[in-house]
Amino acid sequence: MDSLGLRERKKRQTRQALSWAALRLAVERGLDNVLVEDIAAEAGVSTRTFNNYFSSKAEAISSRHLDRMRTVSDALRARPPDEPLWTALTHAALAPFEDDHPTPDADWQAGVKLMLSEPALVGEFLRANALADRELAAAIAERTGTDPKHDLYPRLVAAAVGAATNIANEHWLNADPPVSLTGLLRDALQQVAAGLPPPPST
Amino acid sequence: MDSLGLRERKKRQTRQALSWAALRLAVERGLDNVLVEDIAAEAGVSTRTFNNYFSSKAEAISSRHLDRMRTVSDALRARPPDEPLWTALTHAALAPFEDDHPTPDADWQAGVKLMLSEPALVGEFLRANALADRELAAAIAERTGTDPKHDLYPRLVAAAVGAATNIANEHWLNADPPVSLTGLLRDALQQVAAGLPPPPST
DNA sequence: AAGCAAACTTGCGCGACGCGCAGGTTTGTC
DNA sequence: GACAAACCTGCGCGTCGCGCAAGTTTGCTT
Repeated sequence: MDSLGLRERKKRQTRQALSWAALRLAVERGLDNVLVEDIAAEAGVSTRTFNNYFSSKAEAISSRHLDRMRTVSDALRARPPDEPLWTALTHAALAPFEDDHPTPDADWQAGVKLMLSEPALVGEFLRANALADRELAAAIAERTGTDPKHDLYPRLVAAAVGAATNIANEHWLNADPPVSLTGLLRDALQQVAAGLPPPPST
Repeated sequence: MDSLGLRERKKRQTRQALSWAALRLAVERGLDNVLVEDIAAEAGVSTRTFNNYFSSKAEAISSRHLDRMRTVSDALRARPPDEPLWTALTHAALAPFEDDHPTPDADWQAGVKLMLSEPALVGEFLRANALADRELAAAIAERTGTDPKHDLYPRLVAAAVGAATNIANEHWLNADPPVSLTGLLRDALQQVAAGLPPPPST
């Protein structure tokens, strides 16, 4: 019944342990006070093995964020095919923020906050988002019968959804009287789908 | 008549020389065959001084791209204030591709191609784009009388324009029968301003 | 015109990193 | 049960980023 052999399972396990340890340690002590050695020790492997999985601390940390962002593409594919695209996209975009995830939202958000504040992590954070955007574009292409190789359309839509997600999220992190994250995201997507007419209806 | 003193001019000059050397050497020998030492030598300064200007090879290379991308914000501010926003944005977005730049377009494009292909550079490339997006958002906020701190709107628009630019550019780089870059960009912006309705009119 | 303070450059040196290599160990298969 | 492939690990080298403490240049003042 195992979809994967012992080998693959152990690999995933080690990878998770490493990225998890990297995130946890960086959040609680600050990135500069965490050595690769510490992360490897936390996961019970050698430093050399760490570098077999990740080529930098930053990549290890962003790995968890990437996993989360990937859920959007999967969620989109899971929506009924006759549903209007932007309705499906809105539901899919909310997927990372629903709380049926192995990693608690609080820890994930702490990670995002960390990556936005530490300059050394920003690049990797953006890389993860760019990768997730590409995968989302593929899912959108499937659904709309377009081809990312020849049409700008799927990539534009994916980028728009990705940007809306990040902007809503960042706005939420900085909101002084707290606001609803999902509300912000819905609003952002609605503006995008309306062609971003100036000025905002506010 | 100098808007800047000797000091500042020399600094800019050194900075340009360094980023230029970094780009040129990386393009012609491949990133891995370029040492910080080589770049510094090319610019006639010490390796230590290189690190006073840039904290990595990648940042030095992306610096030129960032300069180009900044022109969009300036171009937007230069448009007549009564012009419709998306018209002004379209003109502004085309600014980096007009050929009245100190750096020839061919070299700039070679740099972009390099940054997209070398994994170690992608992060810095995206960082530059993100920074340019933020500045563009500020310019959009001014023009529309909105506030990036409270409204999602300016950031969404800036992100959409940035994404359209990158996607059009990347598409253009990979197009087998060559197509018009400005045509692609206009098309992309038009789709965005139309709310990205599915499927594309093609 | 001269001299002083601030800013910039530079050499030195250290801790950390990324990765190739070679050998030992575990996993999957026949 | 044994063989091959995949994986983990210790070692070591070249590079990197940066703090520090001179030395040098720039710009302002009087």
